[in-house]
Amino acid sequence: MAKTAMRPPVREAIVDAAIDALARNPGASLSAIAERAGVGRATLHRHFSSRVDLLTAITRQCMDEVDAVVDEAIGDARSARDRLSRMLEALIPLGDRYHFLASERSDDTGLKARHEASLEWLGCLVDELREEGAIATDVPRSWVVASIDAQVWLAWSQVAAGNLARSDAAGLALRTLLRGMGR
Amino acid sequence: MAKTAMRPPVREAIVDAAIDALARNPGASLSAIAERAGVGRATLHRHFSSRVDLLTAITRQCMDEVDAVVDEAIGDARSARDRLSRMLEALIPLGDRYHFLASERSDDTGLKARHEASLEWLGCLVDELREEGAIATDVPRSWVVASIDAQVWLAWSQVAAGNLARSDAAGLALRTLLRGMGR
DNA sequence: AGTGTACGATACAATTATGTCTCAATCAAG
DNA sequence: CTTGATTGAGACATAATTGTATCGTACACT
Repeated sequence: MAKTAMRPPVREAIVDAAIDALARNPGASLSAIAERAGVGRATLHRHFSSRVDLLTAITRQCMDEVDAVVDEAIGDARSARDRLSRMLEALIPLGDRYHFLASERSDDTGLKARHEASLEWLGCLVDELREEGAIATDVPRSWVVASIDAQVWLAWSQVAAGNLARSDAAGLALRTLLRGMGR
Repeated sequence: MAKTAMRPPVREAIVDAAIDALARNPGASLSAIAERAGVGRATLHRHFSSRVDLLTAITRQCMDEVDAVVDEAIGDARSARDRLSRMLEALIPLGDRYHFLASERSDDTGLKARHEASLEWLGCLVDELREEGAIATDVPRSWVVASIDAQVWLAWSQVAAGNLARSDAAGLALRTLLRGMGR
């Protein structure tokens, strides 16, 4: 098997545990994260030299996952409305990671720039939605962008809380957005 | 002047600084809070014996303010739709404090119960909105409640970021809610 | 069996946050 | 002016977090 594809499952466990723990408590200690991952604290330090190293690594990975999933989802969408729909469908299951990106403002300039670029991309999608007549022109662009962010997290948390079927989540979010801010 | 009404402005400054600092960073140190309040760390400890004491005091005060503002705002509203509208109008300026309540889950059982009661009250408002036909019946109650919460924070943060005029915020939030989840 | 890698456990030092205390300065009221 | 209360600055002890190093063990691969 290819060695490059052979990433230790420990690293993944730590990342998952960290996202989970930090979502509940942004100040979660490394001990708590390691324990949740079922791993010794020393092992955590073997994979991530410091706390900021862990944070930036997670942020980068979440960005990678989100970008990949969204790119793949909207590949063959014709309209902007279609892109929004597919994006929501693909993004909501990653709600916890998406939310992590929003709540974690890293000091790393590269990551900050990348996050800005993502928001700008979303803004462009909103512009296209307006041109299609799917979003009213008297609703501020930043309001729509922030609303989409909020809906992704909202839908995910409702699914996670058991208040909503996973299959209904994206449709509900899409409806709330398009009808709420449509013209 | 009445001594009971004569609360030291220092306490208020600390509370404001703490809400502000904790909104940016939930793990903000007491030193940082005291500095932001323009007060020595010892003085902070004179007013709030410990960190949890500060947190619970702030939580309680925010609840008091929110309850008072909402109660006063919806006093003479006839319809549930009217109550929602006035509630948003009154609540959005308190967005930072409202958000503090949502993000801070105190261990104090009394405060937890009070928060639960507030959410339940909001749920009842949603029920009435449905009876009036303002909200579709196929949208889960918890989704509507969470959306209202999200809209308050969203509107406040957009105003705070300068992306939205304060006078437009409540209307936009109301529109997004009623059209987004209306029938 | 031998080897090397990754791991858990533990100890350790450095840093930081927290809570308590003291002392001198300031300020308002009498 | 005197008095009392409040404050800021700082010392101090304690606890928690963090990063590093060490040691013995388990496991996979040869």
